[in-house]
Amino acid sequence: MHVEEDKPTAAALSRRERVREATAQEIKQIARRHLVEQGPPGVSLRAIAREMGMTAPGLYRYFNSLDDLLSSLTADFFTELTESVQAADQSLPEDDVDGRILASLRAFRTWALANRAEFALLFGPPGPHQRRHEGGALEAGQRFAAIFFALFDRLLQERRFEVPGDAELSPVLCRQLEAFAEQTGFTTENVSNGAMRVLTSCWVRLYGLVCMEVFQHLSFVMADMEPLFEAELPDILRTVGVSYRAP
Amino acid sequence: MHVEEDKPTAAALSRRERVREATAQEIKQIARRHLVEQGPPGVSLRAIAREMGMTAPGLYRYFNSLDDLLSSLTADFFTELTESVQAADQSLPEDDVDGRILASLRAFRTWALANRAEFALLFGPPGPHQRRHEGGALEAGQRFAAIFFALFDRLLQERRFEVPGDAELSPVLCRQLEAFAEQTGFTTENVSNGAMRVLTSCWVRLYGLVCMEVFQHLSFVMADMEPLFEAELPDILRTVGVSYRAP
DNA sequence: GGAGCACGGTGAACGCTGTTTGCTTACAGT
DNA sequence: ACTGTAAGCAAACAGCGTTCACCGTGCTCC
Repeated sequence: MHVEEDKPTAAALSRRERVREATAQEIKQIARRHLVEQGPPGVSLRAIAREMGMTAPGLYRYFNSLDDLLSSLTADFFTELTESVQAADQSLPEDDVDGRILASLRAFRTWALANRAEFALLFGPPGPHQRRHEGGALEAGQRFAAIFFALFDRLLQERRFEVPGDAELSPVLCRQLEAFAEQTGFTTENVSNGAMRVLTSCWVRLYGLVCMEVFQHLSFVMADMEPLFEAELPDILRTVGVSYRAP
Repeated sequence: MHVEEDKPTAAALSRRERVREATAQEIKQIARRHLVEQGPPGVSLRAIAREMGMTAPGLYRYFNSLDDLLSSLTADFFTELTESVQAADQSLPEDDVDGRILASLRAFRTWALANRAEFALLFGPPGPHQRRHEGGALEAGQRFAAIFFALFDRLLQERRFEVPGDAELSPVLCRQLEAFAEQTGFTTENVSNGAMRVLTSCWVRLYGLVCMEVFQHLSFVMADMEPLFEAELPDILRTVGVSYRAP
């Protein structure tokens, strides 16, 4: 047996930091399992510690509180969702914008359905851990939004659809849209109020569709929501000049 | 002092039943206050009992469990929301269908914003009390849906918009829509699959719009969502042949 | 190589939670 | 007036998040 030398992987991390990171990951992994198995209130520090052969106070060396753990999880979920959508996006050739958008939207729904509890944490009502936009969760959320911004920007450049002029928009709405564009880094030169209006409209429809399915509000009345989703897609995409293709 | 005789009010209820009902109402009222002040996890039997000058086990004479209490609350909220929307509906003359629909949709949003926590309970993710469709909550939810069904039915009779034929719908979607219509009491004669398709589309958009606002998912990027709501309304209503009017 | 220190982890404790069980008390109906 | 029923309570069990004092190991620095 030879003594293991410092591996180039995890370059600047000492051994101590590595094992620390490992247990932190184990905590989050177990927490996630409890989350999907028993819902958000089912995540308990004591249960996690028990399963790890530890005691609850020990976990406080890794997270400042239970809310802190959940915040960290939401950040992870955002990046996981982002990667999932991005993978779908990049699975198609660069110039197939229509296909990439379609794949991205479907990937969003697919991830949400495969990870209901996680989705609820990300897009559900702001629970008592309302400070969900903390500890990287906000940045992760912004990176997620950036995907759709990029795709939408491409559509804008290609002039795929008719952008409503400011005259068609109420002044109050314009102010809100300007704030929106400013907050998201868009300059008023790059993108018009009308463009932001169309983007939000699309996003709201997609969000409502997926939320309704994940939260199962039509479940007693409609078993399979996929046909509805696929039927709504062309309607949504048409407003941004994207052509629909069957899955 | 004369002995109080049986009052005609609360006809068939004995005195005992009346006071019982009163305390049950008091419990729910306090629970609701805790709900709006501290969110769903902030509702605790012990805290409620404490505030009432009781002990926690006493509450079990009125509700079988905490979940039971919450279920009962959701039922109440559904009927309250229903009454709120119905009041808006009936505040306009019978034949002003457009105005009534517009008022109903706005009332839905208004109630949701004025009762965020309650709305989250009704339309948010199914928590561990996933059996929210119990104890009258289901019926109350159906009564709520019935309002929109009635309004929509009127639009259908007036042939306000072009109903897509089955040929334009995928077969799988048709099956789901048929199940939908059947579950909701519509007969296939009264309403076509295309009609159900349009209805669900509208509902999903409204739902997404209000959910996004109540759950504050654009709050960091858009302070006031009302202009967006008012901007989306005409787009939604146009698909069912209803004309928009400014509020 | 030995001293010191930071870190990971433990046990006990506080105060909170839902829920069950047995008991007492007060009221309603006959 | 008597009796049965229902309301409410005290105690207890099990679990929770969180804090505190403490201990041992492993790393670092001299």
